[in-house]
Amino acid sequence: MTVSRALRDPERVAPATLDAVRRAVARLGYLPNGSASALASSRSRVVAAIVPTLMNSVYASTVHGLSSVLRPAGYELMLGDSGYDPRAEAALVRSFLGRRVDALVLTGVSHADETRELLTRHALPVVEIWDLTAHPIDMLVGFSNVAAGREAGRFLAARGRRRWAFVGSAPAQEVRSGKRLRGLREAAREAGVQPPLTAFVDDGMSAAEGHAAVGALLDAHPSVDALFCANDALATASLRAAADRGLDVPGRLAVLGFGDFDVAAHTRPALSTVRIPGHDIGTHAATALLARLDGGPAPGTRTDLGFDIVRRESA
Amino acid sequence: MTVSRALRDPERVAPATLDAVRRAVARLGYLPNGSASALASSRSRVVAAIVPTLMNSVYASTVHGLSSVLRPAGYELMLGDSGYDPRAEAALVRSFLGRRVDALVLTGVSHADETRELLTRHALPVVEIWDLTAHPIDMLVGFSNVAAGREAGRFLAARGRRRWAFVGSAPAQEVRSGKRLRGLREAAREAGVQPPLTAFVDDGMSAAEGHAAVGALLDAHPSVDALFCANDALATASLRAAADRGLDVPGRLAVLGFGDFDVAAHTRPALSTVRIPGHDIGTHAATALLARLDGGPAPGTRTDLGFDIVRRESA
DNA sequence: TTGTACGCGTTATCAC
DNA sequence: GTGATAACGCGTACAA
Repeated sequence: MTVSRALRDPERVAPATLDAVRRAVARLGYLPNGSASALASSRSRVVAAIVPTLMNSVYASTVHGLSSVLRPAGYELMLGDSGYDPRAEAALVRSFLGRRVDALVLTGVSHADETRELLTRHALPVVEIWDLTAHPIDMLVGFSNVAAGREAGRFLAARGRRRWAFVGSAPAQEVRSGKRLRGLREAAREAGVQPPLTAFVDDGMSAAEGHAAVGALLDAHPSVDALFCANDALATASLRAAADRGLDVPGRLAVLGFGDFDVAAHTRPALSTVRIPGHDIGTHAATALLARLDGGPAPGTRTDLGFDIVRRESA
Repeated sequence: MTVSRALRDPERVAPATLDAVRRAVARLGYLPNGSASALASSRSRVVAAIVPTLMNSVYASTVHGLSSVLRPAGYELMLGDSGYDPRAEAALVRSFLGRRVDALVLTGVSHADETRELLTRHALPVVEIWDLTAHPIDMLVGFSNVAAGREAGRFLAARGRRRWAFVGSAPAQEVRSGKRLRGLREAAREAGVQPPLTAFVDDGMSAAEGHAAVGALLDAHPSVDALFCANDALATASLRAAADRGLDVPGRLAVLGFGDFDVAAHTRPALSTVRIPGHDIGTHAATALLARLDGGPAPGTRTDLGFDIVRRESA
């Protein structure tokens, strides 16, 4: 018991005892058993996060943001990827709850019924990220995907573009990307231009697929003068597809990306893109979680971190 | 006890009992407590992985590879990033050991003394990844960074390039990148060309820094006719820096990247690059771990997964 | 096939 | 300031 105290709360132990404990710890290489601690205290000091994919860098900065504030606070990160599948997400939630994580970070606001049931039963702090909704499960840190799509459309309209196309996953496959398409459609109506054409890809992050899909689109619809891509990998591939056809960007075709990937500033032409504060989403979400875990006043935080349109050369 | 059996080994329980248990489980929303299970069995069914950074996609596919074989086997992934700092890595190892993870994945083969001590005391399966060494801690799945650099150099030499430069982190900062530089130097000697120039960046993944550093290099040394970049983000930035100066790639300047990022095939010109089997490294490492965890014959696996030079347009 | 007793290594609680 | 005792919720070993 004294050892336990000495390690967790050195102040409450006599200096001499503390010293003796520390010496013994060093000599034995003693490391407190986290499982036992978790069992006894019912606090695991583990936070789990579920992102749609680990395959690429989209959510990497968010994960980094999470870990950069959780770890210094003594929490470890458990990570899972749902592959954009709500049922896979539910399975992960179940597993994480079984491991008694202290809190959960969920990407997006649409979840399987099972997920909601589980979370209702095992009440624990939850943050949903990367989107907005009027009825979050608990806390929320994100931005409006619909607004992002709408602003993208307004941006294109303001530059005189009249024939738009959207490049990305089908809405059924990727909810947030679908919301951006919805916003784009609204903007088209608002601007009095035709509804945007669509070039859907199976794997929303595959530059190769994007390259092919955009090529087909450009060939079939030569009148297209603006592309809004669901991410910068697709946008980079679009740049290439345009170049292959001798289409000047932005002269003949505007290309607007999404995500502001690291390379966006260095493509040729440099990508205009929608920048999402991915890292900040992570740090804010983690901070909200910590406040709650430290027994704070439990505010149902709902934070809109917004987005920016970064104008470079491609649009 | 019967419940415990019913859940873990349904075969060993009478059908009727099993059914009753399942009904009760469903009704109560019962989820076995992982901490208690871990404490009683001294198996946490958690594997921890430490990568240098979560900020970008370099290690993303490896992490995905790990999780794609670990999770179906009932293991969860705990993730940490060392920021390329051996002392931070040691701190993570300590934390993970305290949480009694069943196995550990470490990136690279050079570690702080403390890390080695910890791992010696708390013997557990360990896989080192993304490099090779004659004396791994335990198991190893990677490729030779020196050989990668050497082959990159031979590739440039074979294309008649005589004045090479390396773009990346300083060797002291990033060991594996330093090994590739070493390989490049060997190839230069072999080819009878001058030792490569170097443009070091502080943040090895920052395209912005790369853009500036390469610009300065090209201005100061107009004779440079080949660039070997430590990663494709830097290479993309180099492409742009060359374009800014009206230097034809590959005519006047060859650019060879590293990593084969998703966008590499779609830059203009398309990037020639060294492809690392990042995903495979993850799946192989996880498979080796599982074999060991399932009480296998504990072979000190040492796997060289190699690399390829993908020739596109830039070199 | 099922159940009993005990221990895993901590922490909460309450004496001292 | 320190220690004794009793959980925490499982799994192991063995008995019924």
